[in-house]
Amino acid sequence: MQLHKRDVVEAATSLLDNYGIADLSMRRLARELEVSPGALYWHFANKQQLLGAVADRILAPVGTDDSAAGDWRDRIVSTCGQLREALLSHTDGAELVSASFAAGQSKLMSDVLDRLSTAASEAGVAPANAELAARTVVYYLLGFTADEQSRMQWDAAGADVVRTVWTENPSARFAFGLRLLIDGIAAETEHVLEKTPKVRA
Amino acid sequence: MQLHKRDVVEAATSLLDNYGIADLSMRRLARELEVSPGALYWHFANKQQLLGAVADRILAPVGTDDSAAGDWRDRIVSTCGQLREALLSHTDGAELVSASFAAGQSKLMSDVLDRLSTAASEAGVAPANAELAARTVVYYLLGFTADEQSRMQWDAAGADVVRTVWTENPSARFAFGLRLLIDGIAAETEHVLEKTPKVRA
DNA sequence: ACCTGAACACCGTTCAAGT
DNA sequence: ACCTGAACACCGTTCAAGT
Repeated sequence: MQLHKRDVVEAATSLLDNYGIADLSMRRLARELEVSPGALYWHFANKQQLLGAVADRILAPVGTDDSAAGDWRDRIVSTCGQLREALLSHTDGAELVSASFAAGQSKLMSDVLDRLSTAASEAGVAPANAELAARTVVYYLLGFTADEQSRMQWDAAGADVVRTVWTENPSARFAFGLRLLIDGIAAETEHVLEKTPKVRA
Repeated sequence: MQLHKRDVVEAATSLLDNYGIADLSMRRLARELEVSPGALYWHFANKQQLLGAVADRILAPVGTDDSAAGDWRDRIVSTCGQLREALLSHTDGAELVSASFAAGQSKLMSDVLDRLSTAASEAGVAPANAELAARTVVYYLLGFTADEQSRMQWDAAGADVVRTVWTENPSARFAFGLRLLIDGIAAETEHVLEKTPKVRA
């Protein structure tokens, strides 16, 4: 039978889940699908593009529910929560999406960026800075989650030394950093509204 | 003559500067040094460790001058400025340091983290959260700079479409995101001091 | 249109054996 | 102690040729 793009992406995702990003190679994927390596290049221009498709598969659940409701703070929190959850649902998910985002290969990651930008605008951030505020949130989220996930995997593999103050309560820790950014965005708003620097404690 | 660790790191750095991270392979490095690939494994356990040494070479200029002076805001700004400058001074510097940091192979990156943590503590962030605040800054810095640098390189390679609002005035854009984080840290302080949420605009 | 076979030009790492 | 030679087990990508 014919090989379809979506079969390839599905096989790639299960390779990722079962063996991790290091073992997600074009050759191994071809072997799994019982085709020759060259066959994949009929459907995808290169590996980056294929990984981008896997990234978008991982990100599919993001932004499907309530993330359009509430004020700008609620929307940032819920979008980020969904995004983090999606990344944590696949082995090396954060690393893969991070790489695809950096390479400009993930359409859905751009969508997330747009929604965060809108939220930042609504918070009162100047239009020229809204996307940057959104990116700041995304850089944090990807860095934090990739870190968290690699520690989890080390941990599951039985390495000690890793289980410090660091590995416990990752959701609360994640929320703390996100709060920092949200407070920063709110402060930026005040600059604009009050035309004066925020009062120091 | 004998091969020394520091010769290897130096050759690796010049390979990086001239050809980029994709061409920084153990085999190519060995060829450049006119030794067999196996020789490198006498001096370094693996490629990751060697890249960590290159990362620390890149980071050597960070924190050598005035970055211990001033209040906590000044110290964060100057440490981050020096760090970003060091990364931009080498082809793919941000990507390489980012990878080494994630792999826990850069001693100097840990030092930077410590200094940012101290600054955050001084700002009034609770001890348990100070390192996290520092990490948030580092995740932002690495994400932003890697992005900036890859655009610069695309741009220098003659790609258009890249030169949008995005590529202009990167230092001002960097400062904006950093300000967001600093304001967020300051707001966190207020929570602690006033024991009440920050007033909304 | 879609895929195979085979090649090209590489990788990181190990290790017996040499000096 | 330090390095070579050679091997092991892989990579991503291309492309003439087949169906």
